[in-house]
Amino acid sequence: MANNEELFKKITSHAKEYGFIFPSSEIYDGMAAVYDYGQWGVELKNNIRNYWWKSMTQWHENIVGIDSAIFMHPTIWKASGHIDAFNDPLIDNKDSKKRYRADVLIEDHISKIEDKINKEIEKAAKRFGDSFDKAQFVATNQRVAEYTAKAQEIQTKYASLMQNNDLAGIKKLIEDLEIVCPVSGTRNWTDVRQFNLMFSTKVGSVTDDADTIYLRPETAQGIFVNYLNVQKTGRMKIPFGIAQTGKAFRNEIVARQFIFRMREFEQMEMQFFVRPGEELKWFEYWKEERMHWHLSLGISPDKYRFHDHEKLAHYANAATDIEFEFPFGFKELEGIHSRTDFDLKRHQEFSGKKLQYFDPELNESYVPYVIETSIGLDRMFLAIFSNAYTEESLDDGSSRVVLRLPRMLAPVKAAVLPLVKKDGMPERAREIMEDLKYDFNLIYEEKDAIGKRYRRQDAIGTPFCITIDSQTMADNTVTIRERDNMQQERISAEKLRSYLSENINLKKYRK
RNA sequence: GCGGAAAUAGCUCAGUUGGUAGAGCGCAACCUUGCCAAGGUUGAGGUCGCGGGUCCGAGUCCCGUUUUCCGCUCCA
Repeated sequence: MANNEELFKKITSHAKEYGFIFPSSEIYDGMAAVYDYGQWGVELKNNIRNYWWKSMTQWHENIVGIDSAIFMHPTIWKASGHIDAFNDPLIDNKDSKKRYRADVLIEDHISKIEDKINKEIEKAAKRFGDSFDKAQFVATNQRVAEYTAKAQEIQTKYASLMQNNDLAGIKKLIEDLEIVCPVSGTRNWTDVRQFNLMFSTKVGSVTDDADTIYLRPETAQGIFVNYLNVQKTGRMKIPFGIAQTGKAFRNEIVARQFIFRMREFEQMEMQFFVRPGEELKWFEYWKEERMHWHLSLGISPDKYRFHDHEKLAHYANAATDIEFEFPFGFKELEGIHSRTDFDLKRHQEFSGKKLQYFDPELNESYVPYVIETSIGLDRMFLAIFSNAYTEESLDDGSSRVVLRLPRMLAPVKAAVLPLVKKDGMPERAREIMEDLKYDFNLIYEEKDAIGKRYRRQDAIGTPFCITIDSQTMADNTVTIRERDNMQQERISAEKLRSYLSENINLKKYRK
């Protein structure tokens, strides 16, 4: 673990040193958990986004994209459930100064009661041995009945308090249940306060008239509210999908681990609309499809795993995460959720507009079910970047740091390097640049020894280095060096364009 | 949010019992060499994270604060 911490530190400092990611507002001491993408970071990020976008829209006839605004009608967040679900009631213990979610304290209390029930069952099981009938015991035992009733009573009361947003009532419930702080062991609690994970701001310049609106905490709702627009104008037939990338904002209590959890982040989401009853089939389809997309980038399959949700969100009837092994362990990279018809139904209810689809094959109208794939672009960046970071010892005893980025995603595709700064080599190199720069992102460098220039390109992950030497001047051939194996081959300068396209474009992706 | 640690040049760090900053690498220009970071010359860069306090004098001692890392907590 200590080694991984070291590695993660090296990765983050490499990201800063080589112009991939900078702390936000750094000259003003920075902003916690906010980061800016630098000159190479933005290229890599754009390339990841483009690859996702193409694989969704261009490679699927039945998926189209949109770009909805960050500002949206406030009622959308009531309909989506975010105003309720994104509100955590927090309470502090005055002695230990620890902060807890009030709902978690109460749930823990309930599960302690459930533990007692289980203990009774275990005891009885030991007593009766083989003849023990668990169902019958639970149904008839008086202690179990008491405990069950108690747990249910608390649950009901708590649910109703939450429903009414009765914070004082929740505090009283915690006091009545004699819940103590796990650290200090005391019952010296503060009032319960709401912590809203959505950022809000005001629209309208006159404060009195201004409406509170929220910065979107997910891009998905922009898709749902445009479902009808896209379906009608695009004459989309079910099943079909709508894709979107864009910024989302969550006021996390603790945002940490570099760009893994930020308050401002970018999502790449696709909502796939299907017939009711077929959602689980499509859920499986997208599970496989999305994992396939990840593996198409050539990263080892051991780095990925599915993590199925046992506790489902209020809107879902199936959910899984694709987890990636970051230097700090396996963590969620992408979520695939079967969201049922929850969102469209709620928007139908809150907006009063019918959000349905007439299915000519079934000759009936219905609210479509939805499969969502939702991936964090910044997390994907971190996955790709940390996986690519490699320190190598070479045969000659020296070492190098190389970013083994998938070639297609590399910020710079090739460096054009005159071997020496004389004999017309820089001029010839410039001509090659001019010829190729409209097709590929290239870099030109003539300073320092050639070996040093190669290493600099390795550090930002440039897959190819094209070197112009004295032989180029004689027969118009150049050497082309590959980043990972450092091997060179000599090809005609005229073949550079086709060489680069063949070796940089992704060909492995298959259905 | 709580607790611990850290903050000196772009990076890695040194800086003696307090006496107004150094090294290596890197960077820039020029010269030389020329296929895997190591030649030469010259040069740019720091009010020592920020704000107070003690002192004749603070990078160094004290307090506060910001940021980062670690642990806890949190993470539909």
